[in-house]
Amino acid sequence: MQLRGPVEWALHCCAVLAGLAPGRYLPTRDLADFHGVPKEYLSKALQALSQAGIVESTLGPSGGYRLARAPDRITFLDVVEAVEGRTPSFVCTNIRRNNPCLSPAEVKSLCTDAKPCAIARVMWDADRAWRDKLRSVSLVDLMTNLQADLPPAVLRRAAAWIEDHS
Amino acid sequence: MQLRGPVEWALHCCAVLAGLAPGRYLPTRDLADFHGVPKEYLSKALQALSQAGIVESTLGPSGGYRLARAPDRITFLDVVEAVEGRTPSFVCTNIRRNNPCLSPAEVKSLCTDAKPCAIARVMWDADRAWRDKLRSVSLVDLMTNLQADLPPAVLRRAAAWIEDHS
DNA sequence: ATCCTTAAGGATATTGTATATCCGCAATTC
DNA sequence: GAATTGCGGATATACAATATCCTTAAGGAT
Repeated sequence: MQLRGPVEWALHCCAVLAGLAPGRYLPTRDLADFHGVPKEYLSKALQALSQAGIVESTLGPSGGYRLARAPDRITFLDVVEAVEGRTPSFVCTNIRRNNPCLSPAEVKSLCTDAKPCAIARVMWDADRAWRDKLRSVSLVDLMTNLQADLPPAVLRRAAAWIEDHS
Repeated sequence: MQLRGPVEWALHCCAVLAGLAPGRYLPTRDLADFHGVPKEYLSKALQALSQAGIVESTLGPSGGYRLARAPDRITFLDVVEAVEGRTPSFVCTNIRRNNPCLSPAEVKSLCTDAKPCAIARVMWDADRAWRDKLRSVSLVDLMTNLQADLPPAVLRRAAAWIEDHS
């Protein structure tokens, strides 16, 4: 069970975009440079964010991406699900149906979607706990943590870099 | 982010082994038949459980697998980690080090393992919530749920099947 | 003793997914 | 009109998941 690179990149990109001046856009090229990741591939993740309505884009020179809504209304879960998809981490293949102790009629009546497999229920509960945790943290929380972690000089330089490229 | 087939199989196998009479073993072939999964591949998952000390095996005729300890001391997390590994779902590749605003000296002092990336901290918190949930459910809890889900006749038949093959 | 059965583990083939790049298109700015 | 940019499709490559096979060692039955 593993989250892929693009998820990490998307989260970092959102952190940068959260520091963008209103009305400005930051293009893929600069987001890729800032994080040292391949531009073409990062573009796929940004497109996913765009389709999910987390960021919005504009074309042409001085175009690029910006957040589509206020950072306190964008959660980690929003970003993760946009890039990674919404399919749960555990997929029940209903192998209980192969149980040789069940007649076809019993399979049909007992192994329904209304009464999911007991194992799947536990796994889905855990999946929900994971998503709940991700939903409880917004980009504002992230910014607060970053400002506590980094020296003011670094924060100023980063803000200036973003200003220069937007 | 996706758990693979063998994890599901391992959990179902543990549920079956939890219903095994003391001193008996159930071989891979029968576990594979019971669940309708490929025997050779399932064997890999069972070997992982064995290496993790969750099940123990014996050779020869009437050999096979049984639980290595009481079902109330085996959690979903034990099984999942045995088969899936213990690497966290989010791997931080430290792309913050590529930040063009940081001097090499700042990278060295700020991007240390002692102070993990703010994004990784959130993702790891969520990972912990997921594992905590899985740790909170034991095989006994699973058996209880199964007994509530299934008609007594089916439970009797399954117990007889296991008895026959152990 | 010998033979059958079983788990363990290594080797390998096959499939599928993740990673990465490239190109053409349409929209926007200047 | 020319340059820039996001978007989506097509495609190539690398790696992991899936699945099978084979050898070895050990336990049980005769």
